[in-house]
Amino acid sequence: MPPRRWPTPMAEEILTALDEQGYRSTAPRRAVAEAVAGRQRPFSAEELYRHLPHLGRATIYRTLKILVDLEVVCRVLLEGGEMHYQLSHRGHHHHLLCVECGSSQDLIGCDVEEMLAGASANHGFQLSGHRLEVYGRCRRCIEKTAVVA
Amino acid sequence: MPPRRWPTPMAEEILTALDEQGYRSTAPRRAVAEAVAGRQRPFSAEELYRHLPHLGRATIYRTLKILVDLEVVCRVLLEGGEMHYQLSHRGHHHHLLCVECGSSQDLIGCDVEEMLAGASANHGFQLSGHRLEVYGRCRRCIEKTAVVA
DNA sequence: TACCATATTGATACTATGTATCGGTGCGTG
DNA sequence: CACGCACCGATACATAGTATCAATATGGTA
Repeated sequence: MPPRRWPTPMAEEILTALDEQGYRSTAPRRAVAEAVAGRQRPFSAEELYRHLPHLGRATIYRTLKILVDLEVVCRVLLEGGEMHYQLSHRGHHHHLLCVECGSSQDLIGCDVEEMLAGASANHGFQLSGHRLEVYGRCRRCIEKTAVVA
Repeated sequence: MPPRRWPTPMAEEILTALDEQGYRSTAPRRAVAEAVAGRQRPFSAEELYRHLPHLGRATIYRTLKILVDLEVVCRVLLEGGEMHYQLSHRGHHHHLLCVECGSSQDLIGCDVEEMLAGASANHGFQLSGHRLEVYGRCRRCIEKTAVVA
């Protein structure tokens, strides 16, 4: 196992992003940055709270909101309607959400925007934004079942 | 003003759909059917509750859930994340939601499914569903501003 | 380095959106 | 007519998020 850097490179990026926008570097924010950077799957705000019980609940939500505004974290809407959060890389993008294992991967090679622009123009509709979530089973979960069967 | 039929034709359709699935016709359900049929814009469950205060809150939610299952009503996710409900016609479809007046129109001529199928296949992802909401300004709101300017 | 204005925090309370439970009611059927 | 089960409303509970506000920690500056 390779030695663990501390703070994590990814967490550091988050803190830098905060700093660049004039947000102060505080212990709670560092803790949230570490936690967010360390998670592989989308997580709910309450989950994050349970992982960081020494922080106030309001602080969790506040910090997540800031990170979402900075586009460091993105919101992910699960099939059941639960809102989850996740590290974000690209600016605007969409997710392939595995309903079995809960993993998420970025959807590339799908030009929804263009299509929407055309379709909405036909309705005399002035597009300002959209939200798209895609649900299904990821490759790994498909293979897992295949082996069993 | 033309004479008002009672129950409303649309409400009757809803009640028929319920009946066909073996659900009983009860006063609360008739009230919800009327209310849902009479609304032009997406509405929240709580709004509906406020309009029908003589019904229990749980009944409102329960009935809405049944109607969504029957695809008589569809769920609409607003930009801010609030869940609204609305009469549904087509099976699976999407909405153009006006962020100004709150109106909703069905999006036609947009083949997202096909595009998603291709893109997700490239990820080895087995598609099972998706959710798409489109936000912007409807024709009427655009024209309203144009006149003012 | 000490000070200070203020950004931030955490406790608490409140709203919104649902779901689970449960005793009571009344519909439909036999 | 009577019995069972669907349904109802009240209530409590769970999740998700925002508002308030007094106490505190930060970062810039004297």
